[in-house]
This record gives sequence, structure tokens and C-alpha cells, in this order.
Amino acid sequence: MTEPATAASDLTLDRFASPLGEILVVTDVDGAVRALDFHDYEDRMRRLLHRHYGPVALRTGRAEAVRRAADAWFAGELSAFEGLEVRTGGGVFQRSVWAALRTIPAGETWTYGRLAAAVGSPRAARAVGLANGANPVAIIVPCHRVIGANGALTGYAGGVERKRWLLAHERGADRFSVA
Amino acid sequence: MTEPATAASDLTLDRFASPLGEILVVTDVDGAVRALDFHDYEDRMRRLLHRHYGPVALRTGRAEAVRRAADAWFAGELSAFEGLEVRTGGGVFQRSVWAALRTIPAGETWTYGRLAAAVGSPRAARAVGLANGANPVAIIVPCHRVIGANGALTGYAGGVERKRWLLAHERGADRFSVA
DNA sequence: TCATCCATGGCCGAAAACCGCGAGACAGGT
DNA sequence: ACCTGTCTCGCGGTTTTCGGCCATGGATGA
Repeated sequence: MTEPATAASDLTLDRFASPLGEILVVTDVDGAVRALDFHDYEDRMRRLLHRHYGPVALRTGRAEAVRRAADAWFAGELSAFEGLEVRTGGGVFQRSVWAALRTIPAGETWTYGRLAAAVGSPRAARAVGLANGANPVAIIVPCHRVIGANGALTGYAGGVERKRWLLAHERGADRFSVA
Repeated sequence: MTEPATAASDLTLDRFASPLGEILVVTDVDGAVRALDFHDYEDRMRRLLHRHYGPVALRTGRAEAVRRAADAWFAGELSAFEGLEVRTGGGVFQRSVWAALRTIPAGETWTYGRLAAAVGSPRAARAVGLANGANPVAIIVPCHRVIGANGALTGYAGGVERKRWLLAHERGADRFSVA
């Protein structure tokens, strides 16, 4: 039955351009962000929404607050997402991981193991990887700030190239272009 | 994730006497009935609640409306439950079965097959049996009005004796006593 | 009439599969 | 010694798959 599932009835879907390609964002009636993903992974995003909330119909509309924040963020204002509320489904463990992600400062990277320890399960590094990959709200919930203990980027749901770009961007080095 | 689960936070549990022994009833803050069972099956009732709503704490209290309706019903006023709202968890199929049960007139009996057909799955007679057995709200949702195609009572979560008593009561023949 | 046999369908619990990990062990190359 | 890359294996939530369970009912055969 899995109860604590933050019910979702009316969700709206918006699309806007970014340096990393078109971005899809799903918000609820309160303006909280329920999902954010890249256009080339729209299928997966919808599957995830379906898994969390059951069959939901997305009405298209504009999420102005998210657009503004994203524009500012891509322009270099790395604190632009801080005011945004994020609301998700998922299990207890996943939520704790996603919450912990937002505490990682921009420009910094953690290892999966460190994140696991931070949520109280030091040996669950691998499970953290899973949870990370299931993060419904890319970029705003910065799962890209987690890398392997050996420094390898290891993986990213939107493609490792984007992960590399995001980390470079947060380091203030904007000179790389995305393939 | 199983979504349409009618969230439950505050539930209250009441106990009162009846010709069939002590009865347990669980209601929510709106007064809707979430569960009703016989005292000798309290464990199962709690398991069911847990399955549907997760870990919930039951506070004891009085469900006056249900008490009044039950007294009237046992006294012979067979329409006494009609005004009561029932709210349950469970799957889509189960809910449709439980909803259909309330359309069976008192004093009448259907076969499992007929009920299956009524909910649009003519071959799911056996599955209807399962759903019937998982009915969280006894008597008010009259699962006892369903019997085998050959007329046998087949089964009842509260014991077949009680099923026999209930059917006799609804036929207006109150002369049998419960073992 | 009764006993057997079997296809049926939804649900549940157990078990296995899936990995965006990481630590330890080795093998080479300096 | 040291550093590096490769391999192996245990780890732990989540998701998926699978096997039973049965409050049936219709067909068979004694």
C-alpha cells in the first residue's frame, strides 16, 4: 500500500529551452516542483510520475517561477533554486537521500558513500546510487554533485555529458560546450 | 505504488454488543465507516487496516451513528444502514465488488458468478470470492448475501453460522438462535 | 446427487534481479 | 615502495517476477 505518497491530482507540464536542451518541468497546484527532466527522457519522466502518483493527466501550462529561477541559475546565479519547493513521492529512504542532496553546496562534490553516511546508512552507498538515479527532479535536486570515491563521474540519468557540464558550470568554468 | 488509497490519519475504534456478539467498528474523522468486524476477528481487522493504510493508531471512542443504525437494523429495520458512508482502501477490482454488494436488496441472494458479471468480469467469480472475503466492512457491506451457484453458503469471514443467521434475519425469520 | 478435475483472476508475500558503490587484492610498471 | 588499473565480491533499497491462495462454477463420470 505504501502510504506517504503526497497525493497528486492536478499537475501541469511546462517546456522551456536551456543550454542543455529543452527542459520539462511538472508542478502542482501549489507551485511545488514534482518533476524536472530533459526532453529526451520524457518517457522515463512520465513513467516515474505514474509510479509515484498513479494515472495522472498532465495539463500543459507555464511554470513562471521555475523558468525564472532556471534562467538565473544557468546565467550563473547558483542560489536561484533555493526558494523553490520540491515535493516528491518515493520511499522513505529515497526521500531522505533527495533531501540530503540539496544540502550539498554548489561547486562541491560528495561521494556516494559520504551521502550514504549522511543519511544514516553508511553501507548503503550502492542503494544511494539507485535512489540518485531515481531522482525525479533533476538539477534543482543536485544529484549530479555525487561522484564515485575514485573521482569518476560514474553515471547520470540525463547522460554523463550533462553531468560533466553541470559540474563545470558550478565550478564557474563555463567554457565547455555540450556535445 | 498503488495510489487511490483514501488516506487515513485519525481513526477511532468503538465496541458494542449485538445478537451476534460484540462488534468492532472503525470510523474516520468524517464519520465514514472504515472497518466493521466481530470481536473474535480483531486481529485480522487490524491486519487489514494496516495493509490498507499503513501503521495507524486507533483511538477508542463512540461511533453513535453506527450504533444507532446497527441497533435499528438488528431490530428489523433493514434499511437502517443506507445512510451510512463507507470508505475503504483496496484495489480497483475489490472496490467495485464492495460497491456492487450494497446494491443487492436485503433478503435477496446473488451467486458469486452473478456478482462477477455485474462488475464486468463474468469469469472472475472466484476472484469475487477473494474480494468478498477481504471485505473490511461486514454487514453494512453485505457480503453475506452472496452464495454459491448451487445454493451452498460456502463461506463467511465471520463464520458460516453468522452468515446463516444474517440471511435468516433478513428473510424476516428471526427464530433461529446463533450457536 | 456426489466426488473429481481444472481453467479462472485478482491479490499478496517471498525471492530474485537490478544497479549511478566501494573496499580489498593483485598485477604491472616505474 | 608507490601509484594505477582491473577484478571480485558483499552491500542494501526498490522493482519485478513468480507461485500460491481460494468464500467459483461448469464439465465429467460413478
